[in-house]
Amino acid sequence: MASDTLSNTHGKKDLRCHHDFQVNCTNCRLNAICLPIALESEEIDQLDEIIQRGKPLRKNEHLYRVNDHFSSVYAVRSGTLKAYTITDDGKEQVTGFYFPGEIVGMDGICKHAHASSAKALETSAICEIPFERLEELSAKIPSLQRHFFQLLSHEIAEDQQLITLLSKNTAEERIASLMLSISARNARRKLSAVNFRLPMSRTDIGNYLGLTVETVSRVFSRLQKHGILAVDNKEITILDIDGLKKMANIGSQDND
Amino acid sequence: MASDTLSNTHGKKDLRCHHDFQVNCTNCRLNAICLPIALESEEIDQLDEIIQRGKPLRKNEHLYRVNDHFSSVYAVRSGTLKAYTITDDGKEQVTGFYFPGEIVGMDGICKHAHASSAKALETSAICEIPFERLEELSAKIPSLQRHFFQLLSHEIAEDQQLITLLSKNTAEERIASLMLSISARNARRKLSAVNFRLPMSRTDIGNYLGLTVETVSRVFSRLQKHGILAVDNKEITILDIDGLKKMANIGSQDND
DNA sequence: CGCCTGGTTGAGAATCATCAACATCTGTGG
DNA sequence: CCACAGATGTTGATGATTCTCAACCAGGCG
Repeated sequence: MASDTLSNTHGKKDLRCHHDFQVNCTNCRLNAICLPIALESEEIDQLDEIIQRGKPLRKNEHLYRVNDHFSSVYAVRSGTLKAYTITDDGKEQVTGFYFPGEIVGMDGICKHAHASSAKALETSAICEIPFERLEELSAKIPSLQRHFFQLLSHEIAEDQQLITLLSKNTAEERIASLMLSISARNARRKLSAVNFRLPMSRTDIGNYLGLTVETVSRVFSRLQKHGILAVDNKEITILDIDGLKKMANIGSQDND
Repeated sequence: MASDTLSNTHGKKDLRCHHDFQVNCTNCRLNAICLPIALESEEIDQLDEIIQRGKPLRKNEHLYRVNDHFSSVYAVRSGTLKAYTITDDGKEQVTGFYFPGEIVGMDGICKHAHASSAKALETSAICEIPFERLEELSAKIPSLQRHFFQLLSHEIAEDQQLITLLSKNTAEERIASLMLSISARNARRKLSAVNFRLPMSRTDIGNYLGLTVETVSRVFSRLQKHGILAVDNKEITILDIDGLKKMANIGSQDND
C-alpha cells in the first residue's frame, strides 16, 4: 500500500541502510506534485544535481528549528512533518502538516531565518533543496521559477483557507475540513481517499485547528456516532464523504 | 500629515486630475518598503518601465475579484485595500488589509486566478505590476527575484501569525495585536505610531479577527476605559503602548 | 507489572455570539 | 442650512459553544 512510506517498514538502529539512495527526481513517484513538474528531462537532471538526499529523520527529530539560519527548503519524500511556532507565552502553535511531495520551510526565505520549527511525526525521508542554488537555477529555467512562485503562492492561498476556517467555522466543521484535506492529499498520491492513518496526535490536531484535545476527541466521537467516520484510534475510515463535505460547509473546494 | 494619502485631499468627480503621474519608482517615497529595495538605479528603471500607474480606485471599487484571471500583482501607493473571500455559505472573510508600500494579489499566482477579491477602503492609488514581465525581469535581475521570493515568504509568515492569533488568543489580544500591527506599519512609512485613523469599519475588523462587530466595539470600549487607547470613532490614539503590548501577549514581535 | 503518555468522557465555567434597542454619523435632497 | 434616511457603531440581556478541570481508560515500553 504505502510504498512511499518508509516509516513502518524499517527499524530504528540503521535507518540509513534501508534508504534508497538511487532515488532521483526523474524516477521519484512524487515528481508530479513536487518541484520537477513541468520541467524538461535535462532540466530535471539539473535540479536533481542540487538536491541533497539521505537525511531520514526519526520520529520527533527536528528538520530545523525556529530562528535557525535559513539555507534550504525541503521536500518531504516519505513520512509526515509538522511545522510549529512557539508563542510568546510559551505555547506551541502548529501551523501545518506536510505530506510526501509537499515543500516545507518556505516561510524562512524572507528573513533568512526559519520562522517556524519542523519536526517529524514519524520516520521521514527528506530532500534538501539548497535555496541559493534553487535561486540560480530558477533564473536559468523559467518554468522552474514559475513553479516555485506558484508553490509559494499556493502556501499563501492555503494559509488563507485555514484563516477562514479558524475565523468562521465550528469545531465540527474544522475537523471535517481537515479530514477532507488529508483525504484529498492522499488521493493525490494515489493512496486511499477514504481510509488512512493519521500521523499526528489529537493534541496536534487540536492545536492546529484552534481547539482543545477534549473537543477534538468529542467531535470524533460524534462523527462516529453519526456514521460519518469510523475512528479506531488513529485509523480513520470515511464512511459518508458527502455527509462529511456537507458538514465541512464545502461546496467546491479543492482540499489540497 | 498624510502626504502619501490622497484620499482625504480631493473630491470625487475628477480623481485622475489630482493624481501625480510623475511618480516613478526612483522618486517614490515608498520604494524602501516596496519592490525596488536593493536594486541598482538602472535596474529600478527597468522595473519602473513595466509598472503601470494611473489606476486610482474610489472607495468600494474593486481592484480585482475572486476568480478573475490573474495577470498582475499590485503595489498600494496610497489609500488602503482589503482582501477578502466569500465562503461557501456566502459569508465574507477578510484575509488582509494592505497599506501603502505593500503588495497585494500574490495569492493568485498559483492558479492563475485570483484566490480573493480586493477592494478599496478609501480612495487608493495603485501600481500594477504585470506578473509575466516581473517573471522575465526576475530571471535577469537576481536581487529582484530574491526580493520577490522574500515578499511571498513574508506573506506566508504573516498569515501564520494571524493563524496563531485566531487559534490561541482572546478578543482583547486580537484587537491589541491588530492595533500594534497598524501602528508598526504606520511607523515604517514615517507616520505616527500612536495616532492614526482606521481606514476599515468595525465590521471589517471583526471579520478579519474572527469576532462579531459587537465584540469589537466592546473591546474598544474596554481598552478606552483602561486608559490604553483613546477611541474617537475611527480615530485611534495609543496612550499606553507598553500596556497594549502586554495585552497582546507580544514580547519581541515585529508587527509588520 | 507498573508507569507514563495519549485519549476519552463528564460537569461546570467562561468567553463570545446572538438578538434587540438605541445612538451616532454620513450624505442626500429639499 | 437643516432634515431625514440608511448605514454604522454602541450597549445590554441572554444563551450556546467551547474551555477548563477532573477522573478514568488504553496502550506501549522499560
